[in-house]
Amino acid sequence: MQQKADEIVKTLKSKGLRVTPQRFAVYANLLEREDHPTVEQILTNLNQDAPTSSQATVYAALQALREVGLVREVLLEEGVSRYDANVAPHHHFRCNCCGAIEDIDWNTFQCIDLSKLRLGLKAERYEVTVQGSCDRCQVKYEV
Amino acid sequence: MQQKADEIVKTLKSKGLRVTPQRFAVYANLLEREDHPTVEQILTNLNQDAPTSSQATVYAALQALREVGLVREVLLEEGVSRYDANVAPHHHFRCNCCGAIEDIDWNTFQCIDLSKLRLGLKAERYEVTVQGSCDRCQVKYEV
DNA sequence: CTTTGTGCAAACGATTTGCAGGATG
DNA sequence: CATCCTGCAAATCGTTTGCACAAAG
Repeated sequence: MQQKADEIVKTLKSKGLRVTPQRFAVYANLLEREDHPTVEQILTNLNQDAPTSSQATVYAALQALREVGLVREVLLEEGVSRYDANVAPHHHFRCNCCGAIEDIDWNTFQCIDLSKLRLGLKAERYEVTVQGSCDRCQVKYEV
Repeated sequence: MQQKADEIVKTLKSKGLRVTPQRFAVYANLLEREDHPTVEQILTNLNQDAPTSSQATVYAALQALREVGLVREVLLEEGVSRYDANVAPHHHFRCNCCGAIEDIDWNTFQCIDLSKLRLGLKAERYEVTVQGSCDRCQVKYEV
């Protein structure tokens, strides 16, 4: 645990970010969960025992983390942004029923051929978004 | 032109929607453009000569059109929703420089094998989002 | 004539911003 | 000790809502 904390500090410093308790907490929280939380969810999680960060600070921390490439914003839902500390390229699955978001391994889809794009467009990255229903929600339907 | 208008009226009626000038205008506008406009852009476009629709009405019209499946909401950008009258499945290209959005033909990417998804997830649809720079923005860089 | 849509303005919710004090390197 | 961060509250922006009036079928 301590080692992990040290690693986080090292990572933040290596990106030129000042290490504050709030920034640390936001990043650590994002690293240990994989559900692409919203700002509100992060905030609730961080302050559940004792108040540690204010809303504006979480926004600021996320922006800083995003600028140095440690965190990505994920747009899969109207109204709210979600955040992801998994910066490696990957795809997303979204449950249309409960809204849950899950990562899909990058290698799951192999055959996307960007050279087929219209001449003139220069692709830099891509991502597949799959929508459907997750285990839990399929069960719901069957009851 | 008249024929096109008749078709739009027929389409709206066939979906059980009352045909109002505002609804007609919103849908016709979406049909004739392919840039996935925001509400603000639609509004500006509709009211450029004379005021025809209010903001709340455009929102209401879009919601009605969405409910009957004539229009889709497109989420590719923070903060704003964009709308698309192309309901057939297709992919999207987004220019990271100017924000332009362009459709990519569904057949461009053939090999996505949804059976490779984790057991338990039931896929209903998917879509590929490509990011990069468009013709115009590449030129900009070269100058 | 009944139902539904429109337009205005107020309400809302997520995100941003200004600024005074506080912590970081 | 200079710089940058935090926290609060006010401000902003896209979107939604309540309601009186108007239009559609």
